[in-house]
Amino acid sequence: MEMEGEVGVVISGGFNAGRVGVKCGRWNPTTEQVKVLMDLFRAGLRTPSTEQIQRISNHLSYFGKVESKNVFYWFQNHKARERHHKKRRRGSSSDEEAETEHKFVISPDCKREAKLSHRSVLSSFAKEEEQITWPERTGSRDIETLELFPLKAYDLEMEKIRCARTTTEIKEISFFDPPLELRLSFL
Amino acid sequence: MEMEGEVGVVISGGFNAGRVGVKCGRWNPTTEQVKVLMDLFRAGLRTPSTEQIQRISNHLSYFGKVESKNVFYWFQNHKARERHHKKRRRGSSSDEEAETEHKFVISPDCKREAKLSHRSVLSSFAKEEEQITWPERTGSRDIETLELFPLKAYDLEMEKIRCARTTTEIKEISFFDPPLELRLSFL
DNA sequence: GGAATATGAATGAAGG
DNA sequence: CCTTCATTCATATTCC
Repeated sequence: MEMEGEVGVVISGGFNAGRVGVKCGRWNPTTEQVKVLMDLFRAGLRTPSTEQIQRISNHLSYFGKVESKNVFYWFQNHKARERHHKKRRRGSSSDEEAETEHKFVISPDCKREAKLSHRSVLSSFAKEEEQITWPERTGSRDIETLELFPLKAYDLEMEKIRCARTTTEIKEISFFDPPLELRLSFL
Repeated sequence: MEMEGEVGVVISGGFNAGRVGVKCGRWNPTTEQVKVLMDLFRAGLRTPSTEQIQRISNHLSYFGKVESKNVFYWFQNHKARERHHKKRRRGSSSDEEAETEHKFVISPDCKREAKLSHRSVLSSFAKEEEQITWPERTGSRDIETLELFPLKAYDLEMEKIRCARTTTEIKEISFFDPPLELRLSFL
């Protein structure tokens, strides 16, 4: 059951299904590989560095085919899903999966949960031509009224864009009506 | 185990047909949009300026809903991930670590000679083949000298970063009218 | 076997 | 620019 390997080139029909591109059989970790990864995760490793990924991948390759990206994705997914599952728990904030974080000094992952949704950079990017509702993840703790003025030149530049598009949309943007044909001379 | 090979999700037919992301949570580029963006990228465009972003966005809007920030992010991500093509090929045969340690190969207590501040995490893996499906090579028209005229503050900011690593590759193609015809014969 | 679930893979979006 | 988070898709596995 652990001899997975390439199951063949299965090009699914999802040509446009967003993030297509899975053309090969995906990596299926063996039990030993999963065990190692689990141990590392339980040890507190969340976002391994490049060298760590290399080492882990190297080590896991002993048990079967594996690439660095697999290790990377594994940690990303595992962390994200562990967190997502935690939301189902009730109170008890003391709940911590990696309580053995100090067992192995792998990497001092500073847990900075300061998720300040400062969209100051791209706040002016919106408003193309219709009401764009920002996909708010939180919806409550995000206060957009905090940024009262652009602080960086970047923002100033973006402001210009917004101004130009909202006021006079008759710039020399497009001379030709956009036909089906693609003429990349609009640059 | 008996994979059908075809998941039945045949969504061929125009724009984001079959697109399940109706939630509109985030932008999901259509095939045509991706094609345009990819062609531009392949043509050498790496960091479009604000005007470029505007025009590209405006052009892409014909194929579907798109905002300027989407174009901006797309180039950022694509460029960054294209760069992560570092070969993670690693000879695991001559690895003493893979044989001596089966538990933790990270660094239990003494193996840390160089501590990277866990900044580079995603720079070790790479896709097997990034060449997705773009059949039109158009003769590898890699026009690196496609960079735009860095006149804006945003470009200047980017220029500062770019200047630190590469030589000043500033060049102005035209200041009067943006000719920059990318004859991408993919029509 | 098909639905439900688990999980690898991809990428948009954002922070710094 | 680099790093990380979030969301989604696709597929392997499990359950019924």
